[in-house]
Amino acid sequence: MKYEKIQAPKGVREYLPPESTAFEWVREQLIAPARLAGYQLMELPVFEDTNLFSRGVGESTDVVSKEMYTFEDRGGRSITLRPEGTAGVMRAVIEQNLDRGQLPVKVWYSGQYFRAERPQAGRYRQFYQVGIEAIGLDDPAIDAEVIAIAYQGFKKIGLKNFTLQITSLGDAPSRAAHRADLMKFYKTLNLDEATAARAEVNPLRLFDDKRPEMIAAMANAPLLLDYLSLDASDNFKKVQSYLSAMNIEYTINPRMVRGLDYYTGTTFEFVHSDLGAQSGIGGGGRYDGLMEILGGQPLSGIGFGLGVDRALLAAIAEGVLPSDSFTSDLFIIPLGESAMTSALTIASELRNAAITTEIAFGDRALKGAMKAADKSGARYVVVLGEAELQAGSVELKRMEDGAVTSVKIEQLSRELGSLLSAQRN
RNA sequence: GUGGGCGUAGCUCAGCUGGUAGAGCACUCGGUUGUGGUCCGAGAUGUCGCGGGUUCGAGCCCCGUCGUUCACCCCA
Repeated sequence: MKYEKIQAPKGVREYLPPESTAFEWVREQLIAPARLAGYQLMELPVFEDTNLFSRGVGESTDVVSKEMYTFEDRGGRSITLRPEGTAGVMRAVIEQNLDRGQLPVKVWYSGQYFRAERPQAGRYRQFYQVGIEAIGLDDPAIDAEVIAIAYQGFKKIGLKNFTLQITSLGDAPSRAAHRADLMKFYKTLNLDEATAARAEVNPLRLFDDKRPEMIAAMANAPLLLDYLSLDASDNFKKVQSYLSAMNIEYTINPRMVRGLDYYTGTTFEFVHSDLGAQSGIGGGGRYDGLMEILGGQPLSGIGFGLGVDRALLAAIAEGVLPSDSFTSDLFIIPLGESAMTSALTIASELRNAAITTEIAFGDRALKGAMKAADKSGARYVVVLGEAELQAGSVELKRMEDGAVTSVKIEQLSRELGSLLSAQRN
């Protein structure tokens, strides 16, 4: 009887060796600037009460209306796999009263998110994001810092072919005035049914249409930036001047549209040029009403989410991944039973000294073991047999050029330590 | 959700107008005693994604299905 193979669910992206090394590296680069800015880790559940997203992210969004993984748990509760990160953070902040302490609350997070979309290049049903949130203060300087942290993450990877686009969605009065005019405007256009329906829910979406005729039709549409109140406009100018002071290049894109309903004020997006249709590698913005909608105090916040999968694709496209992939420092080849015992002991000691050590397992012939050592990329190799155990010393072979030095077994850690540190400098 | 491309050994692929499968790389072993990379030799591996149909006969044709990929849509 042969069992059928089981496949991974549609559209999930897995990272296996050796690619996983690159994935991990990219994720670390994206997080590093947040850590350096004093943001602290928040580990949250991947599933939440469905209401969190329908209320927080917005019923009218595509994310909520047709892309959520929603199911009933055994207690009859409606549960949803998180499609984004901000709502969960806000829920936890409110629930655990983090907003009762000093503000802003500054947190970062990293994990997988789920959207039931048709998979495509750079678009998966389970994808990885890192993000930060700064909650509780409405200060344009925070907006600028948050943007800068995202920017630095991409720079740290070594990416060049991306642009930062910013805009302001203003405050509530700004948006209301603009929306009214935009509604009037689009009614003068001859829209097909689906497009008109979308416009009815959120007319801003019309700016995101890629069809050339729509882009042309929208050329004279009223822009939200022209409707900003004095406060909002002043705020946006400050954000810009802070960004300039930090030498962060940006372009103002008054037609930028974000897919989540909670955004207000400063909004931004990072777009990479080498990725095909799914070119957004990160984005975020301020959200004035979110916390209150979720039952908390009326505090404002700002944050971003960066796509780790897409950042990795961008890094590959630009060829900026570091080439020195994982290689171990030492490969021990034990010959025989007692040698294996010693090998395990020695390896433990070396690892305690932070020397990456592998062992040739499986009782294979010496030649085969040497090949395995070679393929592992190990810098040094040691053969451990009866003779070596008797003598208490081994021949340390440098794989690069085959040079051999005799080293006492108890000196191995010290000797390797100095050889390796010399090599790294 | 809509549309196009693709699905043959672990990987990249070939397979002519239908006659029951091949290459390169990788892998394992060997080229006499305990030392890798090159070279030489030998070897293992496929329900040709899955299910139906047409046919004397299908990897090649048809239908369905699953997966994948690209685009729309949407977004990270």
